[in-house]
Amino acid sequence: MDSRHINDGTEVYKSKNLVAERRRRQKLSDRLLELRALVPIITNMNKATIIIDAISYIQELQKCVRDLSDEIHEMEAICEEESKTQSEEIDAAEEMKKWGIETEFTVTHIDDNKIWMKIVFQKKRGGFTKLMNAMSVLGFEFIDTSVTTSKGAILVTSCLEGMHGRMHEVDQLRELLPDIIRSIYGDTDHTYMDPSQIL
Amino acid sequence: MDSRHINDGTEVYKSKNLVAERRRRQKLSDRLLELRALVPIITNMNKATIIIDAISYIQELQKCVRDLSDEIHEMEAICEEESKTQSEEIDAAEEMKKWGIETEFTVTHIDDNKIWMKIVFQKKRGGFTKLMNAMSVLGFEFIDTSVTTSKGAILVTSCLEGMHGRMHEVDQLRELLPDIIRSIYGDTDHTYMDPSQIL
DNA sequence: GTTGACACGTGAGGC
DNA sequence: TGCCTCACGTGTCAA
Repeated sequence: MDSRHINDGTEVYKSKNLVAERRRRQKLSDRLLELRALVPIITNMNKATIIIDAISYIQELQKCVRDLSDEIHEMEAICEEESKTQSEEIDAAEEMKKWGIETEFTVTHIDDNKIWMKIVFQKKRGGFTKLMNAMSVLGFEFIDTSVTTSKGAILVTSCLEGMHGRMHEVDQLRELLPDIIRSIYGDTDHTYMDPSQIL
Repeated sequence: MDSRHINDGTEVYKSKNLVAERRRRQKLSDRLLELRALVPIITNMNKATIIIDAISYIQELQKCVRDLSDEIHEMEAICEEESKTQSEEIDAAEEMKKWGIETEFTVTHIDDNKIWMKIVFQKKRGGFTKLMNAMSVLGFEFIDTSVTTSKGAILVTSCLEGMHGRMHEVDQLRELLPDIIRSIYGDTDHTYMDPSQIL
């Protein structure tokens, strides 16, 4: 108790801005608490320490933003190739359309264990390999194959030999070829499955 | 001048804590200035305003980090396919090694305007297309081609017909084939260049 | 007993 | 003038 207290308990202050100053102090303390609430790692509850922690946190965030930004730029550079591949495919599709080339295929018997096949489909990287893989799984072996790419399309004429006595399944091959060709453009990397699991 | 001043000008303070308190206050002010230096947008120089600005800046940074993080995850999902392709190539290389298959090629004449060629190289998506493209630019046309993929390798046996009277350049083809095969695994997407620009 | 941190009331100065 | 911000010295409490 000091001199500002009068006998009746009423408090007397020299300055009228006392309450205002109180409010100001409390406001600043509240802001500091808000700041502390945002910072995850707190070493101390000190006012100064809160600010220090906030500073190091901001620096950490800034570094994080820089790193992530760099990483994104790096990834963009890496994904550039893929976009090239995509634009390549778009170009192929447009060129095929321009020249009026349609996806098509023909399958005919040559003799009991050989068939002749012609396929025209849109050029795509790895497309021929996928086709070979699918045919191989279906039980056919490429004997003579001619491959030509032109105007965004791939033309495959091939003489196939059936294995496992599957040569009577040429009609099934005709039904499956659209799926095989479609699977070439699928986004998944799965190899073509054994037909026994499809049929 | 208040009561703490004595006639001789010496200052007398009740508390020894005074200098320590001065240091503490200055330290806090310094930290606040540091904080202000880190925050790009400053609305006011007020102590409270500095903290408010820092708060909103931290929130902005946090949001930025979240957004960048999301973007990276999105990109990672997109680039997943490419990593699959890469692992596919690694698998192919390992399998070739496991089976002791070496990259090799043979080129021989058949007659005046036909050559026979055998190439074994590591399986890669689009590799055969690149090979075809390179051979086409070099002035050769695929007549009969057999392609087989097995144990991570691609075996291409092919009968080629020379165009533009280039059939006397078979020796040059032998010299160029290593470069062609190497260009299949290059990271660039350029089509194989005309040999007149190489030789 | 000493040290550090804090809130308080107060006067100075700016707009 | 009044309002707002600041730095100051001080008392107090805890480690």
